[in-house]
Amino acid sequence: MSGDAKPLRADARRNQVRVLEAAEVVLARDGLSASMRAIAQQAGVGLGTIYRHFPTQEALYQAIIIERMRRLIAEADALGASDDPGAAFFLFLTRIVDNAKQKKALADGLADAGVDHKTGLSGIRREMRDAIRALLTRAQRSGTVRDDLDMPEVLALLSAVCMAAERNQWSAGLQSSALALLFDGFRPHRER
Amino acid sequence: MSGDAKPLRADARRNQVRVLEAAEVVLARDGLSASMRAIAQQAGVGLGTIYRHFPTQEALYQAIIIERMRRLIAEADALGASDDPGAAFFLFLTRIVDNAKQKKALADGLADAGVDHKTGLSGIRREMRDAIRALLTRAQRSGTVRDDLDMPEVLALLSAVCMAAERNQWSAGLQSSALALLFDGFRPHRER
DNA sequence: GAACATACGGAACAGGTGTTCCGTATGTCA
DNA sequence: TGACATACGGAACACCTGTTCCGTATGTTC
Repeated sequence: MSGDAKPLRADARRNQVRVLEAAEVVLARDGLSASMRAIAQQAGVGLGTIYRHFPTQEALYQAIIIERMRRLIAEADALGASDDPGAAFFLFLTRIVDNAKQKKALADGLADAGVDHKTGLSGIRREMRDAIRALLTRAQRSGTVRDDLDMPEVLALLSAVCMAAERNQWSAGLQSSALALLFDGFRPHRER
Repeated sequence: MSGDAKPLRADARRNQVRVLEAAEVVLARDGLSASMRAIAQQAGVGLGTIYRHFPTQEALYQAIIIERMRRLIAEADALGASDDPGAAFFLFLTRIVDNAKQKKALADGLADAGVDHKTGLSGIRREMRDAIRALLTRAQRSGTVRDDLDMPEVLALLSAVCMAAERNQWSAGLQSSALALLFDGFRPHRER
């Protein structure tokens, strides 16, 4: 898949991780409006160094978002073996919101913005959707989640909550009560 | 309240409404990232003319958001006389989301961003909250909405849905099914 | 240790933004 | 109609952004 042509020079390798770590920090602080200069300063590195490793700002941000989503998908896979599929589904959604609130700039990875699939995030986005769908299906089979709940609604509401939690910096209490409310709508009706 | 010092010149009065109308159009197209130049062009007016009527971009945008919220609050007041308080409550929330999706830049008016009340929107925001609370209380008294539903959660989820519907341009179908799902969580449990 | 490809830093560039300023035009009123 | 305050238009300013470029420094290799 990834053919490494030549091994990187030692300082280059070190600076690459410095840039990534700095970008994590600055992105968590400033969100998607973070500037390349802020990242360079945080990394203790020149602007040119960033561009040596990442061709564009978008490429750098995507690298970080993809890494975050990878980690989340790994969590989802682990939760797939849970003996409480309903709790696993709801816990995973909560984990995503946690991530969005603390790390920022995650909500954009969830819902595709229109028709353009040229963003480079479409691959990991599909993986994330598959991971959520697997947990959803299992939860539905267990009877904890209503059968007529579909992926588009889940993704739409999930990205909605992520965006709001990030922008408005929901407190832990507000987040838990808001999510509890939302999840109540996901459960089967008791009667009628 | 508003002491008009001198009557505006005819062209000034005409240009003021031109600017406001143009800003409506451009804001609906570009969202909060709309530029003053785009508005000036849409209005067929110079940049200086905008600044003659509105001291700052923020002031212009706030004027528009306040006007929109006023209209929405009027709708809420009308719905307060409905003989179906539950439907009235849910309808009003839907109207807000409609507005946010089509006109953009409304979600910011709902939840206050942290501690700063210096935005100039705090007054109308309080009015909006009061209007929503009135509908909520009536809906709860009628038994259509669960009693433990509180304003912070309503506002948090409402602004979440507004932001997502605006940014991701939810289709009419997606919006209605997502809201239906959300509102199901607002209703009392049938049993248990 | 010398030679050389590789990588670094940061000034410079191109393009965008909100805002100010002032010479000119225009509505108003005697 | 003339005089004058008011308002207009848009160039200019200050600042910010992502990105490019190149002289200099540094790791690597023989």
